[in-house]
Amino acid sequence: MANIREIAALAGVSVSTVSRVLNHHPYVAADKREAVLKAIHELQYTPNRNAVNLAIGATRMIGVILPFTNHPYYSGMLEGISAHALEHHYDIILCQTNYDVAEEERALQMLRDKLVDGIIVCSKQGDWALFETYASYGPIVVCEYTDSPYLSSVYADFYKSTIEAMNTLIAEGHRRIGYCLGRTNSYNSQQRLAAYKAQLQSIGEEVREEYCFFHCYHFDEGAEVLRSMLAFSKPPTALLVAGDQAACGIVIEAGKRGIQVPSDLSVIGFDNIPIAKVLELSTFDYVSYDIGTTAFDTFYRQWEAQAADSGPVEKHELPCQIIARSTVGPAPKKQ
Amino acid sequence: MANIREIAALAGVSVSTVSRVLNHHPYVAADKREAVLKAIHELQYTPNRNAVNLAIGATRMIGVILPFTNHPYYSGMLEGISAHALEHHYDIILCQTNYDVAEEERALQMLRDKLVDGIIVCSKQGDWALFETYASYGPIVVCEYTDSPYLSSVYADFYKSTIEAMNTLIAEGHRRIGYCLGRTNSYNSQQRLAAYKAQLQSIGEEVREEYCFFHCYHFDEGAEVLRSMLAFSKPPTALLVAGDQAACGIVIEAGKRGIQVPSDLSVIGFDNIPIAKVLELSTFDYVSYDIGTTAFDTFYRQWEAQAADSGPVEKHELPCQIIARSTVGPAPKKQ
DNA sequence: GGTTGACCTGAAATGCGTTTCATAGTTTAT
DNA sequence: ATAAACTATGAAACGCATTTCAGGTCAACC
Repeated sequence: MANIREIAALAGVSVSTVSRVLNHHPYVAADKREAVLKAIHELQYTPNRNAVNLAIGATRMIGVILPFTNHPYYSGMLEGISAHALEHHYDIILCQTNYDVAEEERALQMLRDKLVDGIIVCSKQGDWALFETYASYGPIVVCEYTDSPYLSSVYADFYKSTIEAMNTLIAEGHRRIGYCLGRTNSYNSQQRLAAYKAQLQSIGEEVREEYCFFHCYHFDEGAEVLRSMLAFSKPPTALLVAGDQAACGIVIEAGKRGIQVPSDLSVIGFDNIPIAKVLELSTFDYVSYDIGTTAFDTFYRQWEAQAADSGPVEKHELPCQIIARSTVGPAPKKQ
Repeated sequence: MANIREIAALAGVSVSTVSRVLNHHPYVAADKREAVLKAIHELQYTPNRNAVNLAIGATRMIGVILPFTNHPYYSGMLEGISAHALEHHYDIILCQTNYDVAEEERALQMLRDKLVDGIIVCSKQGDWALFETYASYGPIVVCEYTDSPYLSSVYADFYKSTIEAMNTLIAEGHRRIGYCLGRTNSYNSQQRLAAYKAQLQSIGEEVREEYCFFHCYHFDEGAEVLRSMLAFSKPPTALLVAGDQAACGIVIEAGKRGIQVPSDLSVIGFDNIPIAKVLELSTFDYVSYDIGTTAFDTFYRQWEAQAADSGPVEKHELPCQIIARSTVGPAPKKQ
């Protein structure tokens, strides 16, 4: 592989001139430019990206931290990030963590070690303090709410949307409402749970432990929830489900077990994944794609603005609309 | 940010000694090692990865070329690659192409430009020649069959599995069999189509254009296929579907339209995605995850073996087993 | 006693492109 | 006519870590 010095020698100019041609600087005479281009073509030269990165102190790469990709919530976000990264000629380094904090830290170190210009955190397990520690090395954008003054944040208001979902069900006369969530300890889950409890309280219903299901991510986990409900003497008449995959699992399993949706059981999902439409699932249009694009744009502004120091942190709340389809109906009369 | 020279100065040693400590070389006196470690700790030093990459001529990064991530086939593959990459301390650069050949080439250039040590191609649009051009710069592993002597290949025999699927349907008495595919021009699709036609011929059935549906990737595209079949005077009694997402869309839509599966219509999918289990879809266990892990391992062996030159290309055929569930049944009696 | 080999260390070269600075020839403005 | 402002170019420094090479010490073995 040829390097810039060989090009300079072949073209009969200095390396500075070659570099100028490469970077479209003005002040290069037409004939020398021609000579350089000819030499580049002859030797099939392309700059070594590592040398460029080292010299300019930037890589046009961004690290994306997420637990896994085989879930529409994250792959949607990734699509969004990817789309806007492409536009700005950025590449993505994927840091799949499986919610392992050590992996999260390893990803953050890439920022410190100059391997990436910034970090987007789709979901995390570690404390905010961990992420704040690395914020001085470059922009970090988190796809979750945080009031940290060091971290940018792009999020939807899950408290608000959960209230809305609950009110929708309550308006249909439901009182025995269950909730299916993913993790117990995330900020998002806690917000949702708080809203759930608040609205139950507002109609004078107590919170029943057995109506709250956790670790519901996938289709079969949703199906499992429905099966376990069969044993209840007083099963919920409505379920709020934090992810469409689990919600679809519930709806499909209900169909198999002869439970009519929505006349026996109402279901509201979250995410609006493609299959939700096919199954006519009522859900929330949490466009994870938009979260992704906004997160990238936020990073990019911060990066560009960091002329002297670091650009200002941004906070963006994205809307999250309910999509009424066919899985919500009035509560059954006799209970 | 401190650099290695500052560490050397603070510890009172040469940069070589610091480098030795950093890289766990033997032959460093205990007291000097201590001094270096102390200096590193004091100045919070970590090596600049770009400088390391430039010096050693490798990056421990691998480029993954795929059209999009929000499809279980690809996100599964990505999970597999990711898992084994993690084990070997490799990071992944995601090159999402949307089947744009220009983007594919941009990704390949990262190999030439020393940004990645190798490339895994999950699916591509460009000619093999394009990829072969870049093979001299490092290992390229393709998740698709190719006899190119320059490219490693990890694949399942789709011809064989399509034959098996056809025979399963034929054994149940089906004669009007339709096929839903993704792209028309990929090698995989062509193999499948060839097997489909061969088996139709073997039972003396002609190939009907209107029984072949293309661009079936997603749930709603599957639903659309079913809806369009409603207009047929003689609809197929069985469908082979190249992806589970489309197959699930078909099954769900059939349920809505009062078409019984499998008594009115048999369906065989492909991929064995999670929802296939919930819907009891008969399918093929094309474990894209395993393709991913095998692809990474293949890359890694080639990379390790390239001591002098480039390691030998490998070809791996992975098994692909049929999973009988509940969407295949005997052909309807009266037609 | 002398040779061999293991252990330890640093100067300098290397990987490669960017950028600053100094120099010099040309215009343009005054 | 002369200062000011461009245009053009190369040498050298810089970003930073790795690696080779040469030199030196010390113990062990013949």
